[in-house]
Amino acid sequence: MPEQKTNKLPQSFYQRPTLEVAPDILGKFIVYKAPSGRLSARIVEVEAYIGHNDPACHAARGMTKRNRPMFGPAGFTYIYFIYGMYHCLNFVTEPEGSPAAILLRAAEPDEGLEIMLRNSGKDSPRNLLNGPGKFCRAFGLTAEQNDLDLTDDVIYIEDRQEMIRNVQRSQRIGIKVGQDRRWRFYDGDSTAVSKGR
DNA sequence: TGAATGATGCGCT
DNA sequence: GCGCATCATTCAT
Repeated sequence: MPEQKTNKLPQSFYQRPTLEVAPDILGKFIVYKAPSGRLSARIVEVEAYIGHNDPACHAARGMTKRNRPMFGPAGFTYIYFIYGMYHCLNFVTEPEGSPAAILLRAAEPDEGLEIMLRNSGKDSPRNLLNGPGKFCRAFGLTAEQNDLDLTDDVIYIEDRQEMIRNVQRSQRIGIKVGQDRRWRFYDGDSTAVSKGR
């Protein structure tokens, strides 16, 4: 038997303080077994949204139908619809009852490039996954993949033992409140991070 | 290369 | 009705 080099992250990875999980996710691989085939990408940019005291967090004003997954156990997807045309993928963190999640903002294509290009209507991998809306469009993720268990076999994160040499940190992008918190983490050596404003 | 703007629909007040 | 964890396009420099 060859040595197992890729491992699906367990629930215990997600069920930790969000600001510990967020930088740890960089360099891991998001895998989605789509109906059209297996897709994967190397995560290079994320943002943390944490609970009642974070005004930018969807859960800041209590539980609603939309943000319910954030209040559930760690290790589930939270996908929401925004601006009338885009979806964004989050990973729920912290124990049940502590609403928090990590937004996937950018990644580098790995497996299934042709499917991603087709989903996005592009002919080049340039700027394919460098934004939360663009990532979900390329992966074909919608509300149907909301609240899925990341320890199941449909969508999960793999650890391929890759190190990030240059973890950077900044303000979060695209929000009007909570700018004092520098909860955006990204791979400073990657050219695939989002553009910001 | 950067600023401004329109697209587009749902959840929440 | 309003605002939104976005993006592609347009226009100005």
